[in-house]
Amino acid sequence: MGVTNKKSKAQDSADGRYGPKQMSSLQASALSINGPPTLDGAATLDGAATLDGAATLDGAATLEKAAPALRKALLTWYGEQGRDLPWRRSRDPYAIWISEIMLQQTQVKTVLPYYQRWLATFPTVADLAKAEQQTVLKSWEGLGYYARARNLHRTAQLIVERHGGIFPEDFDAAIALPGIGRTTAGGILSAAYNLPVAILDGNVKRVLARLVALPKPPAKAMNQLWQLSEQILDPQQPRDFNQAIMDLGATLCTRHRPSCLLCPWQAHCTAYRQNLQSELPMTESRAPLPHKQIGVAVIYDQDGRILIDRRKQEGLLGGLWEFPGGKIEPNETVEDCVKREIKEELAIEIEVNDRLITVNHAYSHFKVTLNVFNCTHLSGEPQTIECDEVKWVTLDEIDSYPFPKANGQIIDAIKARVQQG
DNA sequence: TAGACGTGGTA
DNA sequence: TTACCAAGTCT
Repeated sequence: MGVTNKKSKAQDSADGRYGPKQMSSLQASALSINGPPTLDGAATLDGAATLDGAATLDGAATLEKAAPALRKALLTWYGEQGRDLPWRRSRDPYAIWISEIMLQQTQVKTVLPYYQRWLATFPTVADLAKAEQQTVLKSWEGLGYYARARNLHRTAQLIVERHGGIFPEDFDAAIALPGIGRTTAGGILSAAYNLPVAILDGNVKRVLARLVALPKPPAKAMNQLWQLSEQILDPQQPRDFNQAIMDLGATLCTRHRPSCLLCPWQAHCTAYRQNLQSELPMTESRAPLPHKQIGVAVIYDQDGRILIDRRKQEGLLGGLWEFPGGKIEPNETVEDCVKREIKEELAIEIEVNDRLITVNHAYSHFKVTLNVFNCTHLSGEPQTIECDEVKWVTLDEIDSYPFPKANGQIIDAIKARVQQG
């Protein structure tokens, strides 16, 4: 029963220090004391030139000198204000690894219920390793970035095969595992084994960018930021330090309205000293997201079953199920698109009937409109031309298959329609 | 090295 | 409503 947390003695004593975080509402209004931004155009890369002289804490020597005070202030603050998070109550490398993967580009609040359910479903590495991928993806359904789930599954098998079922303590071995990069490796090794390995997640980037008033977007200064993170890390308490600096970024040194008056690093922060905390870190402007129009078919057979297909492993939503369809070509009606795509991808003939629903959805790098039509199967056995698998399923069975978020609205619409008769 | 890769929250 | 952001990794 690996579900329950096995607490070490060190853990028990440490837990008492983590009080629930209380954010004061005073901080927000206090910030308005700071005058208007002095840095025109600082939010864009082109304004970099106006930041001359901002990098006060530039040299490694300066940081080296300030490091002991910074560490002490941060760890004291963490002891009083650190968040009480379930994975921090564990020293089980497996549980910590799961949390680190789930937390990639995902907020704590979103992860919490998934984390609890996951450990109940897959209590140990061995349980995860021997599970079916479909079960793994179903547990991940809704969290996004599904390569994380596929990599988690594969890595569990590698840990069983190559590491005796125990997450490796060696950095090079850890980073060689699928889905584990430099930051995640550092997060796991420091949290699980208290090893002095630096991290550089979104929180740390923002905190450090402000601490030194980094005159460029973090993406353009990764080497420098990694160097800073390594230099500032407390070699005596790497576990608490890494957790503490992330908490600082997540609760005080936030993107908007940072709570500088409560910050343990206020006295050392170059951005605060120059009143640039609202302008930093710098960001690069992006091009607007492309928008795709998609034709989607909900195909019924004579028995009222519905045709679904499993997407290929690689790429967007890999391994998940979906309703077949494809991109609408220029000068093509949605109905023509649906009929054409189904013939091309599944080699069957269908009749396109009425529109079921229209779903708008935004992915990280493009937007889609799903134009969903009810269809009737006319002839042909579905072939797996553009997918890994096809299946006729009943409405009761459909809930056991992992679907992307945007498909959830389609399933709801099908159910609503069936109930109406 | 920059783009692919999800979803929910927020201003 | 739109745009940006949040405990990144892979190619």
